Amino acid sequence: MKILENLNEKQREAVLKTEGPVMAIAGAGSGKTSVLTRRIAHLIFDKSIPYQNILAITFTNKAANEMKERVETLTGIYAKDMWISTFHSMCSRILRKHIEQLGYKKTFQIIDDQDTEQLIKSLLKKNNYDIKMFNPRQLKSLILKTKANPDYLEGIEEPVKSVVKEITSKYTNYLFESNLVDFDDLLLLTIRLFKENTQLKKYYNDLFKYVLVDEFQDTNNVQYTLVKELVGAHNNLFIVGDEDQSIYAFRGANIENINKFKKDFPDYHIILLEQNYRSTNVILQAANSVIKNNRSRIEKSLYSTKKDGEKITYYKGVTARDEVEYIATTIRKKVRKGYDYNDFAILYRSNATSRQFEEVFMQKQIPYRIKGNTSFFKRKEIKDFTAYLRFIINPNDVFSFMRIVRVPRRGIGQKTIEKLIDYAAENDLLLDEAINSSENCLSTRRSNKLKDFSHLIETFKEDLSNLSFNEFVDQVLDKSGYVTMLKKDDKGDVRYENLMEFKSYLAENETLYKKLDKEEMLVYILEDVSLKSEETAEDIEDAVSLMTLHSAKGLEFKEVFLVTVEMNMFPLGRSMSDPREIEEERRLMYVGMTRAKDKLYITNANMRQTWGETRHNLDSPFFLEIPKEYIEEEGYNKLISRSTQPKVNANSKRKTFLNKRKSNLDDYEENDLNKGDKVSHAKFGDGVVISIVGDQCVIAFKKPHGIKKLMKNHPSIKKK
DNA sequence: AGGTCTTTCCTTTTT
DNA sequence: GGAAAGACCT
Repeated sequence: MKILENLNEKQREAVLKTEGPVMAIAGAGSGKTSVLTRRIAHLIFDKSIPYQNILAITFTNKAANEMKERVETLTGIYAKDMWISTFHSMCSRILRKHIEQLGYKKTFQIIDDQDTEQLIKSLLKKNNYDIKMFNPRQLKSLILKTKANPDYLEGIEEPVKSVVKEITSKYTNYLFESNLVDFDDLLLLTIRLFKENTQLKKYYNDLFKYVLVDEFQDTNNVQYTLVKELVGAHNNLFIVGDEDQSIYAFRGANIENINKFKKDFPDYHIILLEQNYRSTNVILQAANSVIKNNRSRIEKSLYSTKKDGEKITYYKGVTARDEVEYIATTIRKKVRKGYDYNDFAILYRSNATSRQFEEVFMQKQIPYRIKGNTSFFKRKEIKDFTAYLRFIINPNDVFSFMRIVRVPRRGIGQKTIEKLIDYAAENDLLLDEAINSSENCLSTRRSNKLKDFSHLIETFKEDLSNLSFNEFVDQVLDKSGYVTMLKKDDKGDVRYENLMEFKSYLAENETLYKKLDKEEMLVYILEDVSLKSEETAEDIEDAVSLMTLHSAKGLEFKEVFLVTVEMNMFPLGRSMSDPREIEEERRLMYVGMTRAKDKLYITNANMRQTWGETRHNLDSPFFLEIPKEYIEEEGYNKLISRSTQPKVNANSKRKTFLNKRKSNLDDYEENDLNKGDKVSHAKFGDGVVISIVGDQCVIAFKKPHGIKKLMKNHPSIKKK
């Protein structure tokens, strides 16, 4: 039978054990997606379960799409009809049907994180809070946590506590009044729906006879609650996870959920998938030796059936530019030897790194694709335009109104808007009502400007039902004056092109949803736009992939470049004072390394510009945790170790410095340092040794020094 | 109101 | 170094 073909014993077990709670611990590259998709196929074909009764939840759209595709090939069922989706789009799908029960309108719109922050900021200002004192970004995180769990408030200290309390309630009301939901609301409202309507809950419990959750280690508390609500009395819950790949703690992912699962589903069955099919032995061993430095983990023994393979190449560039050029040249060379550009991926810690690669690759004409970065749908012009669309659908969407009423400028300013909003609030009017009677609070001239704007939107509404999307978009852009505005903007050309791309995106969807009326159609499309932040970038067939480590999860490439592997970049500077964050960064390193099938490169640079300042970062402690036997060095480090005589001349200061370090080392007395030892340092004071690798050690000093990587035998370190 | 000059903050990571 | 918010001018 095709479904079980090429599976090992454990994988087979994970596919066949369909009844009751099952937890599969799936190490990197252990064929997790295969197991998930084949399990679905097995349920459908061998167990004759109608596909509607299966719910598969993933975290990212990418994962959902991949699963859909693979299930489609395996079963021949049109995956669009199946419940294979992210947490958020699943909830959105449920809410579109039932949200009216909670007092929202069916046409609710989803606002993204940026919008949330923006909104919180304006609420703070409006309530006369100094945003220097109450940082909107920090407040946002507190407010969202409080919204998800009101108990959270108790842990906050005054005076922040009362601000959070006040703004949380204002924020929630604002969203409700404007018929908006944020990402968390999608989950929270779904849970509320199930709690308030047991019949509905029962309906979904009966519908979803089999529930599968991918990347379980990344679930947060709300998601866990939702999963529990979704699983009915049948208890057919299958979770797949790997705590070594938990990289979303920053947004509330809670590894503890694995233990909660054990408690809540005591008769669970556990399956360990430890055989790695992806990487060479060298890569896997190296990755294991990094991840084993994490304390909070269950020991796993991943093994590879592949050969040892090539050593990991380490390249230290003289500058960041040099690092990038080395990679470009290496890829070039290999492509000439017959590799495809598709074989390569460049993984970085933060999005900002991509820019340098873009520059060099463009110049050297190396085709590349960037995942993420400023997602197409988050660009200013696209957000402006979607705000127009949202306001056309919902004339009481204050948030969208505020975004577009002055873009382009039309004689309505900040003060006018404030007066209007206040007037609406005082008299308990909806936005459109307030505009219609705005002569009561504003001069006739201003009031007329507002009414003109309102009429403009009215005409758009008519255009929407009468015209094709192609014509409609042109009308909106033209009559709103947006095109004229772009003509004066130096980036106007690019922005216009993006809008045209968005136009064809809409037109494509016009055929997809042709059963619906135009407004409904738009509601669905806008939902897609909010949830699937995917780049609609033209698919270049053969290109190098550039992406963050986070978005690389779940993917694999023949050859992987892990770049900027140096202190402050990876691990990020700010994470270094918290051991839990260090561990998360280390897991990120582990995820990155295990993306590579055949060959791994680790690169960094001796000197790089950050915020317009030149900085020298030391090697990342994670790199130092890889045993030397797995590494071969290239770049100037290699040259240094070869040169026997230190030469002093103008352009070899660096070499000299390193050589000096090396030679001085011989004179030092050996410090017998071990992990956990308390030490004192001549300059940094007291500290604790976090790890020792080779002749270097990582020590955590008291604030403000933080974590430093130092030569183990340096005379300024004294063991206590 | 709106344009221009100046200052500030910044970089995690995603739905 | 660069985007975005704020200050200042017309």
